Amino acid sequence: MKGASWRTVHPRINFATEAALRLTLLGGQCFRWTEFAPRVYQGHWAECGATVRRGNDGALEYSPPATNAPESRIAAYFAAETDFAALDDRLPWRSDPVLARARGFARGLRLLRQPVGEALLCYLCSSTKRIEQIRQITDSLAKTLGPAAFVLPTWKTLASVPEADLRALGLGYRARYVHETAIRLADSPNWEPALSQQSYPEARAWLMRLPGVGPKIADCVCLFGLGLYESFPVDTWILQAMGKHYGLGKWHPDQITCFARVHFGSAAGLAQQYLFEAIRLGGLRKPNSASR
DNA sequence: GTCCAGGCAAGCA
DNA sequence: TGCTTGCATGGA
Repeated sequence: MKGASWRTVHPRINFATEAALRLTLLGGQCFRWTEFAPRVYQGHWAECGATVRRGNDGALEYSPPATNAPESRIAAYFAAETDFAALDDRLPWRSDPVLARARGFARGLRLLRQPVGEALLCYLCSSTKRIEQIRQITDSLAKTLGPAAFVLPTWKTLASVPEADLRALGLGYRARYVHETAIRLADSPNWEPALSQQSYPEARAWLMRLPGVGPKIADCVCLFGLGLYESFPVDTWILQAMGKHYGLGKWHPDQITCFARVHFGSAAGLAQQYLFEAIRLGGLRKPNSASR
């Protein structure tokens, strides 16, 4: 990207470190970004595509020639309206040494505001898959069935595609969930705006009535698609973290959800991302217990 | 060959 | 209600 011109996206979208931007885009809250060149990231959402990097002052910058989204759309996707420092301040890291360590590891990470339908589709494809494999599956959905390069197919399109064709794209048993959910959503074209008006419990319950959507996927859609920051998705990594570091080894996921709601409070989703990235990448190991 | 991955739903006691 | 199992596929 030598010689390319770069512009600041929005004064509030700032990353303290390169690692914070990398964790945000490649860490597993979304599956549609790649490191296109060293420290330059290319990603797609809705009909938008953007090439971004972290500027010298930490501000998020985009390359206009390599971006087909208006600045306002990029800003919205990076949740410019959300004050993550204030969210972080609400978390109990001052009295919780595990959270403090996770926060130190993932500090400065932001929660993206993904299109709700895309978050739902991507997480429907996610069960018992590695992050890289989810990226591959969503890529092939866009390439094969999308209306344009890098654009994911609409639910209407997905409803018209035979389940067997979805299986052929590598979705496996998830093909039935995508197919049946697509048929349900294609029937109610206004589900997205309606859902964004709902409270967290209402939205979560509505999502869980869709085929293949359980508590974990519903919570991911609430957190990453609807910006409902009290949502705390409990996946295998979080179960591991809570078992190893909070002494909740035999707890059921629903019980972990209740614990998180009380312990982490209204910004639980941000704590979840700190813990998720830290346990996954080894950031919760105590400094003197790491093998070196 | 074996194990496991950002789960969910159905079957069973 | 709570526990176990099957589900597809690819990578380590």
